Amino acid sequence: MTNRASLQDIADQLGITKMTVSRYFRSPEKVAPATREKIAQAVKHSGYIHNRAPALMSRALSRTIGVVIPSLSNQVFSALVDGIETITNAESFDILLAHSGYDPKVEERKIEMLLSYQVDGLILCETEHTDRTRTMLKQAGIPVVECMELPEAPIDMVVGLDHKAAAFNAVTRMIARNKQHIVYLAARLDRRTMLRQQGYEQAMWEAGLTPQTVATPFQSSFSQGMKLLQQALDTFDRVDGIFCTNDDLAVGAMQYCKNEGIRVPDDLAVMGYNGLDIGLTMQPKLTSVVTPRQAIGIKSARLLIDVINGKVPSDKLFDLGFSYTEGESLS
Amino acid sequence: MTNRASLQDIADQLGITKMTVSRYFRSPEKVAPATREKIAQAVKHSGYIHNRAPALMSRALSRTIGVVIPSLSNQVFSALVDGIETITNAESFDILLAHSGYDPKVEERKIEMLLSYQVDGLILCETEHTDRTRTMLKQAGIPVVECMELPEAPIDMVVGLDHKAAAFNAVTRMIARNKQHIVYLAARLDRRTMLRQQGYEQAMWEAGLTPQTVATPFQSSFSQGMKLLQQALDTFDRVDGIFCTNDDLAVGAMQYCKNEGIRVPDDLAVMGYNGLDIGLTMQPKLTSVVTPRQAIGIKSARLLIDVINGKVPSDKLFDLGFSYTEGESLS
DNA sequence: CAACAAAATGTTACGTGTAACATAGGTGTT
DNA sequence: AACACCTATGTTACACGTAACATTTTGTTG
Repeated sequence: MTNRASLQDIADQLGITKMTVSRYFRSPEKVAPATREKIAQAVKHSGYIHNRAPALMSRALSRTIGVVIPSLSNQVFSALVDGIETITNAESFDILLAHSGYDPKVEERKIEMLLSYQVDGLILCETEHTDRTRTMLKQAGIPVVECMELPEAPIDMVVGLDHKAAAFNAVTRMIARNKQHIVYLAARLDRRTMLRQQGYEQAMWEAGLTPQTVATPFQSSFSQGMKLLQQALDTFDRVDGIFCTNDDLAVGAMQYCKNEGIRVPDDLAVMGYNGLDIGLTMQPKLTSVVTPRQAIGIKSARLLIDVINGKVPSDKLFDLGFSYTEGESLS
Repeated sequence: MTNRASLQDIADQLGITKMTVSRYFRSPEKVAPATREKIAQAVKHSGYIHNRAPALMSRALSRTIGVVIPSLSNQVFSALVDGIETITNAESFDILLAHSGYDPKVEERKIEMLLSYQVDGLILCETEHTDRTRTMLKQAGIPVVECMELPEAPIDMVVGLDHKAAAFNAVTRMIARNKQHIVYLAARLDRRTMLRQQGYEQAMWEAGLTPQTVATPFQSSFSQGMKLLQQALDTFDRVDGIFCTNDDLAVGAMQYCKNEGIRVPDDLAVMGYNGLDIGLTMQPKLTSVVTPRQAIGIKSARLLIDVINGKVPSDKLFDLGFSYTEGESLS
């Protein structure tokens, strides 16, 4: 800001050119050991901080990728970012992080910001985008991975899983345990929640059962889970199972059961979604659909960086599937 | 990357200079309405994306602040960032986000990256820093706010609360409810955990009671809360209260009580820390120390931006205090 | 309409790391 | 000794938005 040391300052001090100092940072083996030592001293003394602005101006790679996650308080996305960083650290890429609060308009603003910093690629966690977002990304001409989900109109590459299929499988599993009056508990009605509802409904219809849903537009939370279960029990008769759109709701619902003396799974089977740790601390342990979020992060970053490095990917869409926690809340 | 549109491209297309186009973005009122309209068309058509690299090279402000949070899955920090963004949005500043995983070495790396992007200021959530971090920040010459806590050796400005005082107050409150054998449950032994322990111990000593702690170096979780309470009951006699270093432990402990038929608060009083949503879903509701994290975010950003804009702050340290959730787990 | 003010646009220079190419000095081989 | 080759360092040019200053155009007033 005031007058931060530049490469030129260090070079002047040593009577060499800034090019040699630049080389010292980028490829030290090309600098003579004696010079290297002198530069090391001067750098240490001046407290030089790398300035990437000039490099961003050239058309060279910035070796930085942008990541937009919907929420900063969700283990799903923190695991995703962990996965991403496994790869970026190994490849010495930096990541710039932004969060959208599940709002496409905010996502647009954040993407615009990241593009203004000349990121080499983007990882997005949502599949709904504004028109302007799509236009900008096309203009930007950088590789993009949409992750977590399999969008209908992919921007570029995709790494995720089929939430409808996962929900279908999960509900089918509940039905196989002789549950007949399964209610779907949903919050924050975003696309993934809707996809799971579709899978739920399909499984119910195919088994000759009637889907019954309670939903709230509010964000998921433990207390929402309690409220929604209460509402389900008030609204529908003979409820013997709930399929929750995520583990927050499921844990809240199980809490409610504990408070009200409802036995899980005998009176009520509970299926969660995401496979968070908290489910496993419940008694009984929560059965939950596990999404391979860390693997999604790893695959997304791997794919993105490969494409940035000029490789042609074998495929543009990767479905990483799902599994289950070994819970006891089902039967 | 390939050949993104530049201001020059738009200017050429319209037979004007890029300066006018630049003005169109920065201060449209200085451009004639007719020209404005023409530029708007051209910009829309070309899909121009702002490139901030050249501006970063001048010594002008980048209007961007860096934020380093320890974790991406903790409501405490998401609320903090929400608070920060209230202000940055209003002031049209951007934020670049990074996370350190509670590791000072990682924090150092992330700060270095943020500085390389010429951020105008930094908000940090930790108070333990490597030597190199401190040196870099001094060199960088930008304002820094450390938040959440009141550090012993502040880098620059501080917005937080006194965790020792809060713990002291909380434990005193428990003692006032006639609890005598209160155990402190601690996990991930970071500085804030230690400060709370000090407050706890002081409150106990001052009441003529003996502090008793069970702790684990592992990260907090519900299951850790269960284990720690079990350990406390095994180790100490006549335990009638627990003060938990955070709500995760407290909820886990309450879970354990429910499983074991221990009545809260009659047999055991429980005090949490942070005031998260989940505590309010318990029965009885968890009493917890509420940290004003959103207010801390707002104040931190306000302060930082004021200083960036050249104002001289009235003070360099702001203690925003604490309060309690209206729980019933105490008596 | 002259004269000046205000608005709109143009001109110039700047910041700084690095790719690409150039050069100087040294080493080794025949 | 002549040549190829390598190593270490230097030179030059470039990326592009914007502050500061300059110029042109338009508007206004006595």
